Amino acid sequence: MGIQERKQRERERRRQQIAVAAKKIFSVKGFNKTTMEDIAREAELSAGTLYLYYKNKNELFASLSLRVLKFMNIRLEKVTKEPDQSPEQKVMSLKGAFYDVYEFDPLIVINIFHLQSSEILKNLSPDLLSQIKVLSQSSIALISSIFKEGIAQNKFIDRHPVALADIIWGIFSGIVLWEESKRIIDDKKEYLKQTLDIAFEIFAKGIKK
Amino acid sequence: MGIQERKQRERERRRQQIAVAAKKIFSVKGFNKTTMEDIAREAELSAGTLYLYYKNKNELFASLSLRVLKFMNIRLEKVTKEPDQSPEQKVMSLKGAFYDVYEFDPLIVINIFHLQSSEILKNLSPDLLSQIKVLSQSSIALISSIFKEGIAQNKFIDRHPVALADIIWGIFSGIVLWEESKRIIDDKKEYLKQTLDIAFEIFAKGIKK
Amino acid sequence: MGIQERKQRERERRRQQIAVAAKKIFSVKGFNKTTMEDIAREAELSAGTLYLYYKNKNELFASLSLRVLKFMNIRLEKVTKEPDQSPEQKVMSLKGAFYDVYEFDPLIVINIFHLQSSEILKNLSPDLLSQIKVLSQSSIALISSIFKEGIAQNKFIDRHPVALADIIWGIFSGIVLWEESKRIIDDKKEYLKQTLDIAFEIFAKGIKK
Amino acid sequence: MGIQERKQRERERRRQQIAVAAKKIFSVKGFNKTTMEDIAREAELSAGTLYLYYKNKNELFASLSLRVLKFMNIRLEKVTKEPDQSPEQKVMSLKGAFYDVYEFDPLIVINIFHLQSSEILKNLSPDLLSQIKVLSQSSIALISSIFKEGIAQNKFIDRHPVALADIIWGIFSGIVLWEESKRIIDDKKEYLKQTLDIAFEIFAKGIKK
DNA sequence: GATGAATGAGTATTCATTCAT
DNA sequence: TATGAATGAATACTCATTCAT
Repeated sequence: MGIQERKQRERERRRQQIAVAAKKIFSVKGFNKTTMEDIAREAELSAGTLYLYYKNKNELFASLSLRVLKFMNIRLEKVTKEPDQSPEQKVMSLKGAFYDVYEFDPLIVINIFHLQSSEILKNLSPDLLSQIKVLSQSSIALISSIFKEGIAQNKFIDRHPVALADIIWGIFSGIVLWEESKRIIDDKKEYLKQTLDIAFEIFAKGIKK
Repeated sequence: MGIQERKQRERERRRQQIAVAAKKIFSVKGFNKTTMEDIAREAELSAGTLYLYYKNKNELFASLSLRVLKFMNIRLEKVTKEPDQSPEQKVMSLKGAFYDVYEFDPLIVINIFHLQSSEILKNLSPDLLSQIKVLSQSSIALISSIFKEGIAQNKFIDRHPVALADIIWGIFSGIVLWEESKRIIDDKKEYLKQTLDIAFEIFAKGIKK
Repeated sequence: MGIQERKQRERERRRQQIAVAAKKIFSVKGFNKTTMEDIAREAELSAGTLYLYYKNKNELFASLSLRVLKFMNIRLEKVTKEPDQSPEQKVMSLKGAFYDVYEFDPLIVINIFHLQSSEILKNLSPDLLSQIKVLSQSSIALISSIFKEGIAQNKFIDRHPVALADIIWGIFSGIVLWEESKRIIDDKKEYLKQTLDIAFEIFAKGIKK
Repeated sequence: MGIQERKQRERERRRQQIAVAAKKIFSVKGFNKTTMEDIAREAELSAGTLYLYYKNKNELFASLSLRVLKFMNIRLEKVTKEPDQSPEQKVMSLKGAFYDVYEFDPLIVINIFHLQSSEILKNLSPDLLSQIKVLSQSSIALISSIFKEGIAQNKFIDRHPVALADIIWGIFSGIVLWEESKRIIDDKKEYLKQTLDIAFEIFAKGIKK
């Protein structure tokens, strides 16, 4: 391992260290109420150091989203590329994929959905925005490929596969947010998984021809 | 009409005036980038005056949500109380109700869903939080009554009616947010209505026994 | 006096109060080392209040320069418009005008000359920059009119009047700065007036035909 | 050449390398907007290394002034020590010397004059300040020696030779700054040389007895 | 009731400088 | 000698909120 490589590795470790701290604080306080100082304290670094690894607060936050989106892509790829699986089976596997993404980082997923279409998105560097765009589109493309297949096999109703992918994405994010919302308002315990189960069951039945 | 009552009416008029201005600005700038000064200017009042009618910025914002939630309740009540309508027909009428709510105030709806489970919610006065809770629960109750009816008539699959209501609510909010999100990332034109149409179609089919 | 007018007057008083404080601090610390907090403390106001009266630090500083430039203009106008004065006499009166400007606000004059062609100038609002431009040009125009007259009367050597104005302006600012500089380096007592006297004497003699 | 000496020489080379880079960046960005990182990058060194050769940013900047002042001294020495030249001729040669200094490093000359009597000067190490003092006084002494000679030969008006030196120095720096200033405000093309020519002509004539 | 002047707490970001390697 | 990662102090500017008039 060359010295270059070791430095690169060290740098990556620091980025991780910061990302972990940021995730923790953002999750608890939300984007606006989190200060760079908060994150620095959690990471046991100085605030200035954060800027050696991330251009600014926005990009730090966005990079967390990227991690989740990347994970989601990998997970979706696995589902869609599964051989010997019917489209119906793949749709049910989607549920597992979404679960996994949620459990990979529940609070960040919530934050992503919250902020995805908001002020933060508008202030990202073009490069980062482009990455998010690519990953989102890739996810949607992967999902829609399942529906395409099902429609081709005359198993699913003939609707635009991308629209179907948008719907399943919307169902997932909408239910996650809504359950979180109820948690705050009612202080109820969560029924997320059960609700998602039923939602997928209905969806699966509903798209059958 | 007593002098008390007249005063009360006058006061309500002012609150409306402020609410209208706030809605306009929040919609364009989002919560965090909107200043009280912005709203005051739009309402042709001074910033200080806003505080005579609303406790603070949070509550002003939340009161807008209340308006939408109230409207939603009225609209849902109309759907559920409709006589001579089968549960299946009522579910399709729900689509119309959600459309109406969205069109009643699209940007505020987006903002509500964004912020519903976020920082703002955590800082409301107990009273306001309670009102939101009541309205939300009432909406969910109205929706779930349709499913209850359908299940009782053996027309819908036998799942918890509240879960079904949560799902339909999640589908609506999730798709609205996701389409808004795509609009920012891809700068694509909107397919909201078409997507919602398909989603309801699938849902309606999926819950049938 | 209407209420409008009184408010306007009150506002002007505040601006003055801030300007006085700012002048004091800028003079001692220079532009970069002066903080808005410093000025606020001196003015017995909060830092935020400063921003109600001046857009930012740059504009606050620049407004001080404007005061001096305005005073200079008035003073130069008086010299040039003097009837029954030969061009030679007017040149010697110029000396008095420059003295007065210097004494009107010595430290700000120094700061102006320091910063006139520097970073600050590049960050002013177009409006303010334009005002400075107009005042500078007006001063130069006034001065050059004296030389024009003298040349027309065949009393001064035939050189471009604006160049002559630039020279006299350069002599004044250069000597002021240089004396200030020597004061810091050598901690010598000042010979500014004597030096300027001699400079004007030489200049006056040098431009005679 | 001993090893000591070689090391010394190597060290001097590095200082030069840094000085060249610093000059380039300071000239373009000015003192305050130039970062040590900027200079390090230009010098193809790390920021930390700069501190092995210069105590801090101030001293690095000041050392550039020293270079110019040293050059000026050499140039002035040449003028004053010129045999077979009358004082009048030497005064005109001064013009050439000032031109050369300006062309040796125009932007640094501007910066020097800007900052000469400012914040930076106040924060120099006593040693550096003393060097600047010595060089400045030496320059003034050289210039004034010309006037002394002229006065002794009864060719120049009998004024304090140091005052005359201050004046010629002030004329030079004042016109350089003022022309730079006009360039920024008016975006006019420069007339520096022509203006200086006329100024020297007037001065030369004005000091004649 | 209405105003709007004043406040002051809050914070992202920069950068000269240090120091372990 | 050279590095560059880390620091931490420093600061302009914003804005929700208050309160004397």
